[in-house]
Amino acid sequence: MAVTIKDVARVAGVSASTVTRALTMPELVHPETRERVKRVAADLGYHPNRAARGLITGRTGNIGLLVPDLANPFFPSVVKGVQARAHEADYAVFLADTDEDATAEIGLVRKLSKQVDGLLLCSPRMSDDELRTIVGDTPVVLVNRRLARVPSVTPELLDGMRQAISHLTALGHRRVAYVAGPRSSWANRERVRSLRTVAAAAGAELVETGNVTPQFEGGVAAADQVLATGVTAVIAYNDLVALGLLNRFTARGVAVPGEVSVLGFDDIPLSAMVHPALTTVDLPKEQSGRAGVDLLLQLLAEPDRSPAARRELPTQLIVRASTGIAPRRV
Amino acid sequence: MAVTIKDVARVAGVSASTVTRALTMPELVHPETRERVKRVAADLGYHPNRAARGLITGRTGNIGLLVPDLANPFFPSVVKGVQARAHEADYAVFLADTDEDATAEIGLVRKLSKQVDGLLLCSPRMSDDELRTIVGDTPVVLVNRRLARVPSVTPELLDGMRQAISHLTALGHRRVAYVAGPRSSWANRERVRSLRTVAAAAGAELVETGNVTPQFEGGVAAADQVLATGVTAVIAYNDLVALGLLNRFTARGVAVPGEVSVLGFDDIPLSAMVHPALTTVDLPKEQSGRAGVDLLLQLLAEPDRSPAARRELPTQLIVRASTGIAPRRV
DNA sequence: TTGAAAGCGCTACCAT
DNA sequence: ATGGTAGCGCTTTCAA
Repeated sequence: MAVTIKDVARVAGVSASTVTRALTMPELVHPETRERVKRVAADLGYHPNRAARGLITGRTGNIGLLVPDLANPFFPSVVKGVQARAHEADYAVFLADTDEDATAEIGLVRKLSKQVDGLLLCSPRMSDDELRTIVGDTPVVLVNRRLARVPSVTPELLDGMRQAISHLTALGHRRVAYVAGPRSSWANRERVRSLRTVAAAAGAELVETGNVTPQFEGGVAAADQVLATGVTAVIAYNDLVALGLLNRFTARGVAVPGEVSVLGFDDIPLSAMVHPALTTVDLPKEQSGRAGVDLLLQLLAEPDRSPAARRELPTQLIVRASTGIAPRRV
Repeated sequence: MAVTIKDVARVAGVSASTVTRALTMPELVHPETRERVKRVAADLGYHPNRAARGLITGRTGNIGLLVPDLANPFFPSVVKGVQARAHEADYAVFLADTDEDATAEIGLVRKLSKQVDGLLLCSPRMSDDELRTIVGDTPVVLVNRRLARVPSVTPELLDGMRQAISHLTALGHRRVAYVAGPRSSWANRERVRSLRTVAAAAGAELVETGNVTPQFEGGVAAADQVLATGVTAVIAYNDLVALGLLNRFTARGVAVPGEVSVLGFDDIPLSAMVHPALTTVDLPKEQSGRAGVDLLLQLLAEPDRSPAARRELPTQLIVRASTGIAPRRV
């Protein structure tokens, strides 16, 4: 059995209460006693049982993190950010991968919510209504999604999209396709919304193709439709989809960027590793994770603040040398 | 406050004990009572507090998972496998990313070990001795590492290496470089060991270059040394390193696979997405995660089985069309 | 400044 | 088949 507070108390010759105090409210105990207790605790390798503590304090010291798909490199980056910040604040992280399944999401939330102080929902796929029911039960912060009166961390998509379209139009592109991600994705809806606004303002014609799974395969699947539209440039829902497009274009002998330019979203690490490198819009990833934890801790500290905190993090177009983007051929 | 067992007991008109029994040992309670209790529990949305339960049963229903770096796509795949299997068995997963830091690893293990039934250490970087101290405290299963008397899941590296070398020698390569990963990595030491054995048997000359970080940057850094050795083929510690090599070779105008062939390890998803695609040795990833959980559950169920269970999972050379491997030029 | 006692939510044991 | 009681490890009164 692990060493408990009683063991420490006995060895240090004090009561359990004093051990607690020495460790969590040091100023309330005599310096001499305090040091002795701390030394004994260290010697014995005592670490308080957080579950037992949680039973009393109502705080578990854990947070839950849900992501749709760890296989999409975007999410591991966010997770790393969450981990880093959480551990700094001495929180441990429950992780669940929902496999892009809104139903699984809800089940996992229920299961996790009992053992955590709060939940970080990253790009949740469930509906607004479903989200609402959860928000009622447990402190929740959204990453990559917004909902009225719920704290959230989101990227400045409108600005990112503006940068993307400016870049393309500066290179002479006038007809641009957008390969959409999952219909249930807020990120996708926001991209579409921003894109329409920005394209209209820039006088570019926007061609929207159907929704695809936000993975490599989605891009592969959409490539031929994109070519059929005769556009000179295509914006993909994310980098994985962009890579899928690239792959299928190459397979069909369509030169990138010679005949068609491809622009991605996310700036996953891999986008700089391929050749040609991907031109893409960098979304904050680690940073979103960290900011999400910050908001959650803040929410836990002062539960009845209003309105809900909302952080928007900047985005940045990344233009790389020898990339999949070129001026429009005349 | 959440609904507790007392609430259910009161509403159902029974004692707390009966509620427990109705829910966890249904056969011990009268069918009528059982149904009533279950209905009330469902109506009230009662879910037992796992922390409180764990206090008594000594079981938390949680497992801890440590990985060195989520940014390496190999690990998210393992994590997905762990998640999937764990949730099937109604376990929740604590995840910690150690950033390739052996010291951080130990700290995180200590912190997590109190709130989990067992630990899955994936490619741990700490020393054998450090590992030993942990194994004494908590049930541990190793993934991608071996240690005497500790259950583990590992890939059949020797066989994978044999496939790799056979492939290269069949294509005429006689001098092959190996770009090593972290010195603290068991996976790296095993690769080296297998490689020496297999290369000797195949009559190939092996040129070992220094250790690099197991990331894209590591490959970039090693590329020039590799070229200086004059080998016609190079095996990288993993796919990320292989991509780094590829990138730097290309930058220096060295044709791949024209002048030098590159072979990776892992078969991360991305290796099929790039162009040229990566020829690589597939290591079981999701499967290792699942197997690791299986072993851990088994260990928890029968703590004093011996000798330690040990599973070796098959590896497979993946040869792709238009890949970074070619016959040796004469 | 310290200790004793109560109790968090739950389950195990001993009654009945 | 069911209830009462004790106790898991810890913190928080309350009293001294």
